[in-house]
Amino acid sequence: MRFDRLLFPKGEVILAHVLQCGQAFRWVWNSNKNYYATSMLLNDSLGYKIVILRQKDESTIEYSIYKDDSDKSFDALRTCLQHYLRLDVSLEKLLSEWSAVDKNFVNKCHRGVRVLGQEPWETLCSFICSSNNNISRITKMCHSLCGEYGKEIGNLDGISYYSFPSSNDIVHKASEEHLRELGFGYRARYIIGAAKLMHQDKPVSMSDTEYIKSWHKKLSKPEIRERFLAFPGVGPKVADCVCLMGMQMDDVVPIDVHMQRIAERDYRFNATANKAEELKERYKALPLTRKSMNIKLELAREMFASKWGPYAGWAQGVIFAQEINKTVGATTEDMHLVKRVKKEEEKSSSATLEVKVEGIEYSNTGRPMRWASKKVNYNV
DNA sequence: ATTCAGCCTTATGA
DNA sequence: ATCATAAGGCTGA
Repeated sequence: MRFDRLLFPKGEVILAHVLQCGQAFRWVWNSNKNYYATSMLLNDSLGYKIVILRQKDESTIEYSIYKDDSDKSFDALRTCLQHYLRLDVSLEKLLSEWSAVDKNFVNKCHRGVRVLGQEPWETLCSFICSSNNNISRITKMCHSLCGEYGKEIGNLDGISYYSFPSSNDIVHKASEEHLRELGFGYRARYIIGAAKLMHQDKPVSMSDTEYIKSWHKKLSKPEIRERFLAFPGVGPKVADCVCLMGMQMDDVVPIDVHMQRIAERDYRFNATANKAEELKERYKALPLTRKSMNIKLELAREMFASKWGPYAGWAQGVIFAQEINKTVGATTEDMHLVKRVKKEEEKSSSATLEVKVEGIEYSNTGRPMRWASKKVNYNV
């Protein structure tokens, strides 16, 4: 089996961080053979292939294609991965820039956390599934979508991989009832509605991805956001996730409950009436497609964007990973340990401690399983 | 214009 | 055992 290498400066990419931080939901971790795999669209002529990634060291990733060693496919995959992992962007450089204006980046930032460049249609569907939901279940739902309505690409180590279904696939094969049976809950209606809207708007000659990406030629960035907001099940947070991870709009900062908390707690953010009025005026110039908006969240979003600059969305990824890695990815016993140690720390009042926490493997059944332990910093 | 209950389902903790 | 709550929100009243 052929493996080629991607080289980058130390710490630019850490697969365990990038692929498991809640932006991509279809990577399958094989703990026995130590690789990540997923189905990936290489290009129009080659179509979907099973792609295998493994971290060799801090500056090397090895990639492979299941049952395909051809130069043509490897060239295409290399191009794909360079875009998918956004290797044109230097994280180290960004970290030093953020450190200069924001002390929260000094000394305690997560390394190797990058924003991915994903397929917009897949990103849209994935994040419609993410509302009021957890990563384990979102993963399961994304795999269900592919398994039920996608095309089988192959079977590697006992796991079948499928293409991500197009809006056309979903419109013709899926139903709200079926999706509900698969465990989508109220999001079933959103997925069907989004696929229908997409199918009806899109020229038949274009793929979903081609069509969505073509918006860049005609629409401004705020207009693109509004365009996503027109889909059912898509509010500001979901739209921003798609803009950031599916459209390379690197300055967009999605605001969820965690970022809201961080804004108030770590950045002393509070919305002023002045800024609220100014923002509302600006939104009036847009063809608004949303029913309502929470102006406080919108202002926090802009505060972060102006503080962190053109790659503010990437900064959010780092800050977010630091925040949730305190709890997410940990098993019950580990969290008991964390709580116990935290109590001890409160008594002795020292600054930081390090706790070993188990990571989580997401199989294609969506069931979280344990994998090799990793160390995380736990800030008290 | 803004706020807020309700929504599907699963896992965890009391 | 059973129940409440939260999980990277959106919708409609």
